[in-house]
Amino acid sequence: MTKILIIEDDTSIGNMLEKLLTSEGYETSRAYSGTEALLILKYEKPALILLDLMLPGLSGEELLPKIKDTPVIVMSAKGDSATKVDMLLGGAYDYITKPFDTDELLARITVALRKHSETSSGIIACKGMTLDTQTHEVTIGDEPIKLTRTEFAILKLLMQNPDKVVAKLTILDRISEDTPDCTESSLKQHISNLRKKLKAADGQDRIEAVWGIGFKLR
Amino acid sequence: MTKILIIEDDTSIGNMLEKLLTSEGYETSRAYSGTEALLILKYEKPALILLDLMLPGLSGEELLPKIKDTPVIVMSAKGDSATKVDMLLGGAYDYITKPFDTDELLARITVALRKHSETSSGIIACKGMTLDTQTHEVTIGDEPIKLTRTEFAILKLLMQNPDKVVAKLTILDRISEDTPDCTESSLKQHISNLRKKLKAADGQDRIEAVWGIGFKLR
DNA sequence: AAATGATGACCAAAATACTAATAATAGAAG
DNA sequence: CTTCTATTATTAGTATTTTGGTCATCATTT
Repeated sequence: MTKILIIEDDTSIGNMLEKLLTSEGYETSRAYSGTEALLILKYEKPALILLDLMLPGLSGEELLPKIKDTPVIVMSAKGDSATKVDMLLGGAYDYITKPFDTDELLARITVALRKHSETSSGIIACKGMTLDTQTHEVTIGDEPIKLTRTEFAILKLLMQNPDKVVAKLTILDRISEDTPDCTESSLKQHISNLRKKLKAADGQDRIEAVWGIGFKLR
Repeated sequence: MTKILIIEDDTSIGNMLEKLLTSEGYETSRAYSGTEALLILKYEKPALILLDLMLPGLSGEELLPKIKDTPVIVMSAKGDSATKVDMLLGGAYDYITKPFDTDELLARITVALRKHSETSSGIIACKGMTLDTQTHEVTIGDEPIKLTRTEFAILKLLMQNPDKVVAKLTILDRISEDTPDCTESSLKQHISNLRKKLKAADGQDRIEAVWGIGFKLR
């Protein structure tokens, strides 16, 4: 699910935003100060940030340059063009003046997320492996590995949930786009083949079977 | 020099914009109606478009969907959110309400150009080949190569994503402007022809098929 | 007439699904 | 605690389907 970080010290506005965004199907996080936002960003990777400028601790102006690789929409009551220009040239994706129309905000959020997903890489890395959803390349250590479409889809799912058990039915459901009529028995084969290829690369068996449930990456 | 197309029927506003932009070092073109804009876009490839909504001939709302691969900043006196939302979700890069502050406009232009130039430029060079999107010329080594329209579109797409797999469906979608009814089976014919021409130039097979996904340049 | 694009037939290669045989595991019974 | 059984997991081998590449042909455009 797409997560949006709301950096806003005014509780009522923040609550309104949170309600709006969750009703639109986004997941939300909250930060009430600039310093808190920095802390959150260390552990969470939101897809988008809504940033209020007047913040306790660290102001939005100071916070913006510290945010990398995440599109930021600045929301502020400051309508003066000097601030707008500073923020836009300083790396903000967009600037919207309070009070704003909720539909417009949602539209700008949609656009920002779309543009960003076009350019940003879809690389998942864990357990010494990397998987690039764009180029369909997988490396283990530094060895490139060749996977079939189905194997790729399965490994992607496992790497998206490291150390979590992924149910067989979940796997079947998620890869149904790539491999429409994969049954539970043929899934076994794919798992088996995938195991072989991963094992061939560095000798480790990385896919753990959880009896009666599904599989897990370790 | 960076060229900006101003689509605006109000001469005084247009003149003001032209003056502003040229003083900032941009090159400008003018269109006074939607239909004129379409005509101009056939022969010129501006880096950015400033689009007024209320136009004679073809309105800005009708024009927007016809513009591809060029960022559009909509300028309008219509401040209502419905229009804004439509334009933004309809592919506009940004929306700015008249009367606007010139500094803010310049800032938004800078941002739009910066974001866009990250993804596209006139000449693409990789793997010892060059491809000029303006003149439709392709060289391999220093040999010029003759490509058909479709082959050019395909190679362009591949060169924009070097070492990345480009899905067959993506290719079909992207070249649909040049070649509207290209199917998956005729695509492989084009790939085959393209391969031949590239191979004839330096003996290398540069297009790699990625099974079940698409093609990749190497 | 020449160039370009689309299409169907064909074969080869790859991926996937199926079947059967074997090994591993959990739970129950003794 | 051991043994047994039913269930599930793994592996191997085979059959089927899908996909890729090429050729020949036809329609369309220039």
